[in-house]
Amino acid sequence: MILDSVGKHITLDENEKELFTSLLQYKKIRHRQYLLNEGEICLWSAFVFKGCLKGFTMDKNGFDHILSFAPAGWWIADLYSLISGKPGKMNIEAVEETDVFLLSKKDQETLYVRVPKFERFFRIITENSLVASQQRLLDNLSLTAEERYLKFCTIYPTLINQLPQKQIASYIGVTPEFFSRMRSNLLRKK
Amino acid sequence: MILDSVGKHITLDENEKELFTSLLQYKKIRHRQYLLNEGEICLWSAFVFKGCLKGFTMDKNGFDHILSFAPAGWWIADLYSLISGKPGKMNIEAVEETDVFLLSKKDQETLYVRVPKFERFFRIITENSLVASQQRLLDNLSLTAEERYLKFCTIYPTLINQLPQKQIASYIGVTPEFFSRMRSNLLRKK
DNA sequence: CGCGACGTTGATTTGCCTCAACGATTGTGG
DNA sequence: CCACAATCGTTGAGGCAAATCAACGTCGCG
Repeated sequence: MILDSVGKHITLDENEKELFTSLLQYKKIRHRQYLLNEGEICLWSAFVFKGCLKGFTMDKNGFDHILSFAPAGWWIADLYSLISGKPGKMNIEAVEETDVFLLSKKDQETLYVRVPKFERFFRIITENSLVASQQRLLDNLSLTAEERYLKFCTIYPTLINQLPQKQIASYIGVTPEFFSRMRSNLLRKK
Repeated sequence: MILDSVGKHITLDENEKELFTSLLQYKKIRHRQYLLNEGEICLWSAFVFKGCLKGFTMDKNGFDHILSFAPAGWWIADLYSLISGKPGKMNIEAVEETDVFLLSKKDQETLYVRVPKFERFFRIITENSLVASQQRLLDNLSLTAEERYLKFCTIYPTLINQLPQKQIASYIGVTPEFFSRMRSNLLRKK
């Protein structure tokens, strides 16, 4: 549940819990439905309760690049757009039937004022995301596609079998064709 | 000055300013001197007052990968190590004579308790870093080396002439040899 | 001066991409 | 419930961006 997730980093009393949950808006997103489209202004942060979302952008040649997967228990948003208030380039789409809680930017600001502990909570969440993002950047600079794939398997063991290969390929940064070859090479080795 | 930088995101009264500055430790780092070595536990965040630092890691083949430059006005740390308390893989080195203020992890926690506004400040700083890190990841997935170089030039115009080419090559993710060729191609074009 | 780091250039190799063709699977409307 | 389209995964042939390895000139600096 979402309060458990928050509870890992800050301690809330009953009133604070109630305030927090009262600001959340429940939403069900069907498979392949978009929660956010490129060009829109991102006005909320989404907590994935069940299912899985992906955040991706399209480059000038029409290719997708998946920036992040958000399985159950994770937050996702187009942070650039959320912070700047400008239209973003990110799409957020459900890779399966997904339930989320939305926290609007306005309510998030309210929360910061009324329960400053939430500044701490989101600082910690953001720090962890930054560490992960830097590590992934480093992996892209120093590992081969094969090594990145193996790492992906250890980080998201549950996603491997429920996700089309195409999307894993996009995440690790290779074409679906190359990904297919790479995978059959790995299978042959073992 | 460092208080101007903080003042862009939060408003402090005189006592708070004094508390904050009293926790900072001034340090001068000479060219090529290390502020942090791979394998050490990172116990502080550093604010660059003058000069420039770089954060980099070495891969298993002995190649450097520059994760970030920190010119004047920027913060730098091995966030992974700082958060987890474990030894990190990052090196932080001065690319020229540099003056920094160090804020120890312990004092940073003190600051969070005594002046909760600093939670907000570091949340915002971290959010901005995350946006930048994600954008760079995206650039590495979707742009050619040449495009990344041109982008680097617009983002760090001042660094281009004061940094060895080797280091720019490392930042954008190519070998020094390829970088040299690429640059002479660009010059020929114009 | 002489050493070590840097930048350049050439020849060759390689990891990954592109384009194209083809089955297998999934989904959809009639 | 079937027919057909769309998407997905696989495989082959060929191409290109960038890496590798090596040689050489240059510069800053102890």
